[in-house]
Amino acid sequence: MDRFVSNSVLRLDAKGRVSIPASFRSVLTRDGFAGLFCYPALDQPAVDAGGHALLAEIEGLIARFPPYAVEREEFQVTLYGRSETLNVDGEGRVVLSEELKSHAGITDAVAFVGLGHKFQIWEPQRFRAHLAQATATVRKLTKRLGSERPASDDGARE
Amino acid sequence: MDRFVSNSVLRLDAKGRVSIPASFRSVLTRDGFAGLFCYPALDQPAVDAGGHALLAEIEGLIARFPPYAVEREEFQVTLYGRSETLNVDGEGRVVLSEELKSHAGITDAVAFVGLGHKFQIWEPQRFRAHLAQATATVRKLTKRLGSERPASDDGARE
DNA sequence: ATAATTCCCATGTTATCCCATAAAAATCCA
DNA sequence: TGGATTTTTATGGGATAACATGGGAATTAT
Repeated sequence: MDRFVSNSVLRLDAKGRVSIPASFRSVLTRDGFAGLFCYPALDQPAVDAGGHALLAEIEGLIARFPPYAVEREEFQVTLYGRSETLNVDGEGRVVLSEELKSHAGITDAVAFVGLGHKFQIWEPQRFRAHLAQATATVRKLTKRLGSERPASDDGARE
Repeated sequence: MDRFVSNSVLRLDAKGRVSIPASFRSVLTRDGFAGLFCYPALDQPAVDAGGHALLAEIEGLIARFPPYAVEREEFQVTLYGRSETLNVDGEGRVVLSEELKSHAGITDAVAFVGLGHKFQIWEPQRFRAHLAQATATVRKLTKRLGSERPASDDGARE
């Protein structure tokens, strides 16, 4: 598997270390990125994290604006300027900076959440609320999509 | 055969393991996916499961939305964030996570239900109810279709 | 020097590997 | 054809490895 999927809650130890879930670790290894690239999520109290695939996405985002465009600089500052590459210890653990922890409201435990090409790190309770909300929205949207195209997916209406 | 068809009920052992039906296993092997990709079904108390074909379906759903759109993120959390790739042991068994089991109400046995490109995992009794109800709906629909067009296939499964 | 960080090893728990067995299905063969 | 033999399946259980986590010692920064 070359994608980040599923979610799990892990605890920080007394030194502030937390294990990256083994399945995420293996994706990162395959991705070939040394360390963990991360930054505060733009519109959520969470940390965005990943490897080369995430970097590529950001590059693409920035490349949409011509060089020296004001927006381009703003994206660069916001994304590159606030990002950091955490190093991973021999046991697959990282320590989040104060910056990242306070942005996400993290204290003693975190939820790792796979999003395909990247993953997010949340304060567990906030994540549960976020997930419930997102799931509700998706249910509504798929129902609507389902009624538009009868033949395609078998999302099993009843 | 490269599709998941028919259904069968199997029991979980003391360690929570359950064999994937042999016919499904051979489809998965042909599909080439290592492990079993699955997630809680959006609008049913069941688990959706499969391999690359199912992943492709999810990708398609997400690709409908432009990058960085709010809806896209919501789909990613709901689908990637809640899905997991279970690994299959040498005997063709998987263990469902607590998350998946509680979503489907599974305790000590499951019904595997082929749906073509994917299959579902149900609590056996719930599945029987669901099947009865779905069959009734299909009968009505085929009757209506039958009166429109002379050549119909028979809707009499079960 | 002192605090913080990183490296290295220890440990409990959980999952997974490997082999065994019983039932069912497929195959063989007189 | 029909009964015996082999093969495939489902399931059980003990041994083993992986994982998350904790803590001391070494290293680096302040």
